[in-house]
Amino acid sequence: MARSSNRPQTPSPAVGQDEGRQVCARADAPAPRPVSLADVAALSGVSTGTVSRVLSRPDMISAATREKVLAAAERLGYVANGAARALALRRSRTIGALVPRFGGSSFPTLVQSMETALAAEGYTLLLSAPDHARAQDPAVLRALLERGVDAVALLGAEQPAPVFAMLQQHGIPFVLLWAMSSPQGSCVGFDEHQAAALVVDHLADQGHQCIGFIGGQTRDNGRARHRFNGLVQSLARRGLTLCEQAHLETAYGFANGYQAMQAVLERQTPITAMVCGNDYLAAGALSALDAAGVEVPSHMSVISFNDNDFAPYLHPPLTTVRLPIRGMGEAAARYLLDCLSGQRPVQPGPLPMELVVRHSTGPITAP
Amino acid sequence: MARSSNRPQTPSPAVGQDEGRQVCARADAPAPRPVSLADVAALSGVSTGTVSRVLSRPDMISAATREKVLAAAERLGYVANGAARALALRRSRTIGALVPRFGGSSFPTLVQSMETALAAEGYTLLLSAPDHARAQDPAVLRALLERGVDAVALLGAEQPAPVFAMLQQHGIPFVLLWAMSSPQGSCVGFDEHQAAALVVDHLADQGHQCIGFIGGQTRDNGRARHRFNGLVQSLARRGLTLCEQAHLETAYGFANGYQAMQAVLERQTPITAMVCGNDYLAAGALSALDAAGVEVPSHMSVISFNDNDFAPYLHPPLTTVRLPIRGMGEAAARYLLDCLSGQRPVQPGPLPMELVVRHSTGPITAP
DNA sequence: GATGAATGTGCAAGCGCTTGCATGATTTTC
DNA sequence: GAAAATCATGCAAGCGCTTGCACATTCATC
Repeated sequence: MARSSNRPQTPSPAVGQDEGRQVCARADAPAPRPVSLADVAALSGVSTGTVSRVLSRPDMISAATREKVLAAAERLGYVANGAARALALRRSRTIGALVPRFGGSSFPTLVQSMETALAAEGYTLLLSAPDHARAQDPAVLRALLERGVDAVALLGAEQPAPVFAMLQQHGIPFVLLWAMSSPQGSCVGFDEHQAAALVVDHLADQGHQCIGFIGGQTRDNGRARHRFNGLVQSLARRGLTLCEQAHLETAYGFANGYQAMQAVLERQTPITAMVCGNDYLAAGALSALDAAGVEVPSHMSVISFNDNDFAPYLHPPLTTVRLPIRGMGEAAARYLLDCLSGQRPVQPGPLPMELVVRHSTGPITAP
Repeated sequence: MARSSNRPQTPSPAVGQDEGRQVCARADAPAPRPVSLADVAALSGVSTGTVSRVLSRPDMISAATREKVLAAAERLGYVANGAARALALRRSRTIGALVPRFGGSSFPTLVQSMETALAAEGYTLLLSAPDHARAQDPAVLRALLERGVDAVALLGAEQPAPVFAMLQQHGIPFVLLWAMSSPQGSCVGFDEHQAAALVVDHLADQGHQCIGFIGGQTRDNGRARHRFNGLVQSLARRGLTLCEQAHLETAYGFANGYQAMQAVLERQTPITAMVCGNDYLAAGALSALDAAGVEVPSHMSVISFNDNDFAPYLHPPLTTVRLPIRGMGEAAARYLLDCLSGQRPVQPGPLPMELVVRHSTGPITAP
């Protein structure tokens, strides 16, 4: 190995115990050149090609050499250089996730479930969670592409046009999360109409006729829009309409739910049930009702969507539609993995959901 | 450019509008070779070196050439190949985060705040969120290192020895989140004793003397252990001890809080206040108290740590110590960025916290 | 109008890994 | 026992980008 001889320092497999606490890799310390394939090859007396094959296609190599090489790799603490591998292989075993800022939402669960499913196949998630301002910026996707992601999962069907253009130009598989259909690509999601129907049927079956809705902003949020549309249609199917006086749009979040509910109460509407766009809004709404002394569910039923982990611990425990959050993460992971493994991927149909009836809804009571 | 002439296809900058919906990049389609530096160089009539410099050190290049090159890059939709860049530069502008599975916890917020701070500096987060079984597996870190992360943030001071060994061998800066001090490296965290003192003082000031604790498993969770120790010491400082009958350890989570509280109630202990290891446990406990008809806070005060977003919406709104979750994410990001930019990084001191008094605690009432 | 400095660009050698092809070693087959 | 088939390994050419160095310009200086 000519190469290893003109290298100044042999990397030491032993980790310095004697240096005491190393606060941070310092620029002035002679950075120990990381162990490379060539080092392993030199130590085991074979070529780099052989080492590479031992690591990626072990059965091509005789058992004897394999052992030798593995021992050397182990001894040197060899860790492959992914950049080099990615460059040669033109794939990085890395998947990009483009999910709006996720403080206080179900997106962490979604991301977590994707990560778990991907990790099982040796893929790692590159996470991009832009805040509202950056969310529509194609540069965010570009940053992911520059990192060489093999595939991308995006939240929501509504992406700026350049996003789809870039994905297509790069020929990168992608999937749209929390979306049912898009002319642009495959989706993984659930049927908002079905979710709305579960809610409406539940309320209608209990005799509610005058129903309000506190939902997300439909203008810049396709998911909120679908939810609203689904609700309106489901109500119509049961011969009902939304009580317009008790219909508000607001940003998601506990505090907004509180305020919205408060506003509705002030209007003295005749509603007996309030549908909330998600559990955060519902939790806020419940809190506002509590503060106003309105009893739930005897005077007002509250129902929402998601079944976040805190839903059973609200007061009263919240009736809500359990949306397939983890399911979406797993389905998206599977879809993308199929794309990458060359299998013809099948876009999963709408994922199942169920109504979880707790104590925030009940039959209408005499006023 | 000899090179570009022996390449079969000139990549087309125009994105095919006519192909209709492309569900997934197909293996059988002749994958359009992505646009490379060489393509940009060819189109603008300069060398690849010049293009590279335009992109990374624009002021080295005359305005005229720069414009020309940028126009060509734009026209071709050039996106740099991060693998090649990382290989040449030996850095990836990618940071690894190693955080235990984060369904239902404050870790998403932590990760989010780190991601935001890093993205502002052009770094991207590689997320690894192993479940309990994989959490101690050095292979998880190895996967991150193989991806060529420039630095790593790990949750908790307690990592298996090989983890530190690998980090040190690679000379990779790292920081331990949610930890105050470690012989192994720098930490970003807050003072558990101070948190405990806030809780204990609040309770003691209201006359509580008989206090219980539902905490996390101290055996395999250093954070839970610190919290417990802090509590015991703070109690001692006020001349109090934990009511052993009302001390339980359990995994974190709403349901476990519920069960633990239920178990404590069955034991008929004389406690007037219950400290919970975090808001999830507290929410469960509140729910159990509600179910058992125990009034909070008149018959039992409940207090905990974190101030999760749902805390104000529990019944009653939860008194809790607001921990500096976002602050940790930001501080960790800053610390690592400093390491990477060659500045002497300063390990931040304990981050500030505050007690948020809501309605789940109150003065002791006649039994 | 030479000389030197300053500036802008090209050249080419890597960065560490993979892999098609060639080669040499070993086994099988008639 | 020679030819053929099989197997294990080495060789070396990339993958796309960066950058030190060399070389051309251009411009100021005497």
